Amino acid sequence: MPEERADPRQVRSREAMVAAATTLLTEGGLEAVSHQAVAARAGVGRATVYRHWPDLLGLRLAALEAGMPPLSPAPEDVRAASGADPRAELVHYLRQLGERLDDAQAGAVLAAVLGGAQRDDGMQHLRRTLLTQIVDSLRPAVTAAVARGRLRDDVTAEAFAMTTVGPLVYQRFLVGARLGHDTVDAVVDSALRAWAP
Amino acid sequence: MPEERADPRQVRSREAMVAAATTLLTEGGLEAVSHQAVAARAGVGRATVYRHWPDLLGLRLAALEAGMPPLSPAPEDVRAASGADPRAELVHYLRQLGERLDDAQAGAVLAAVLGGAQRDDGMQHLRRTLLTQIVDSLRPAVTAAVARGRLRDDVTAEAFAMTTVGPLVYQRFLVGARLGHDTVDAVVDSALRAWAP
DNA sequence: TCACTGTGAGACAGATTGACTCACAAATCA
DNA sequence: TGATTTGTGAGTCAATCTGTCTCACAGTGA
Repeated sequence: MPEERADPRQVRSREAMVAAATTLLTEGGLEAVSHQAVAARAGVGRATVYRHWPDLLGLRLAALEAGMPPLSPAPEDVRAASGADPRAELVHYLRQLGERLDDAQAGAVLAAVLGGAQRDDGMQHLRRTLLTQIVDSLRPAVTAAVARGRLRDDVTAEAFAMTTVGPLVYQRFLVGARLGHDTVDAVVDSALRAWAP
Repeated sequence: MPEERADPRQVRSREAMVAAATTLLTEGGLEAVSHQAVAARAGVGRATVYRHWPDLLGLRLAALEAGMPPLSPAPEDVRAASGADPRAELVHYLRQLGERLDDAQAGAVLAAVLGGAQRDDGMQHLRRTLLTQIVDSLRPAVTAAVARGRLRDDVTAEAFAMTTVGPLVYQRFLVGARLGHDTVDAVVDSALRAWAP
């Protein structure tokens, strides 16, 4: 990767614009993110926003990406204990995901992706990235659970994600409920029963 | 309900507008549904669209509602056999729901609801309607399955919907996969295992 | 036949969009 | 330090979209 020297002014205004864009996204959904609104909110000239993101989609994708940082890995002790108790690591990731879905900003991102990813190429890519992120977070724990005999040995991380993340998304975006730890734990246990050897 | 006499001209243009609106929704998502676009597509004056739906939300809700008719009940023989084999009725409804989600028009409706139901009151209501529709379709079959001893007796239609509809929505809108009968059947079986007595 | 009413076409102001200038100040480099 | 480069903010402009209004007309029901 070639060393890109960035003008501090560029960096400064870009950061202000991205922050403004994610705020707008959280407050009013994807439609609220426009060059004009971002410029006003970031205290920046309208032309500057156009200079950084000539097309609206790019601007919105920047807001979406900034609003959904990757999940953090489980703490060392949980991962270490994973051989003895694979459930704990699964619960860790899915509770974290649950909190994310409950969070207004990340919730708005996922809602936008769910709603808009069929027609748009950039959105498609973001959807794929998000999905990979989630499934890969779960993969080690699923593998450990299979090795430990808690899950059937033909269970993939993809299948397990479907039976856990699916219900969480349903509960959050269709039922409109908040995702407490009890809900998440129940979903994990239900999935463990469904895929028990 | 008082007998409303409707001017045939009203009925005609209303039908044309609703049809145009759902087409636009399918083709370009909720954002593509505007008074102007509907007027042009329906071959109708712009003022006419405003006359029927003074605000944009109402117009879009009309498009959404028209694009998502209720699920049809299981055929008589499936329902009759439900005592002996509750799984068949569950499969019937969820296959139907799967086909709906695969369908571009209904898929666009659900995607819009998933993506936009947090901020908007009208959307909230539509989301609730949709949810009730889905859960109530499943309820008799779930009750039958509980009675027949195929499901734990504390399983509600709501909980069962979460573990079946959730994965289908996930598979369709996050993974981006089409929902074949095999996928749906696998989801049903997985849910039956998860909630087995 | 005749009054009524929903309609299509168009005019209109206001807002938004995207492209374009231009002076200025911050950043870079000698 | 001082000269030059370059990103920026403010503004202009045409094109488009939105929401409201008027008006002639034709389909409707009596």
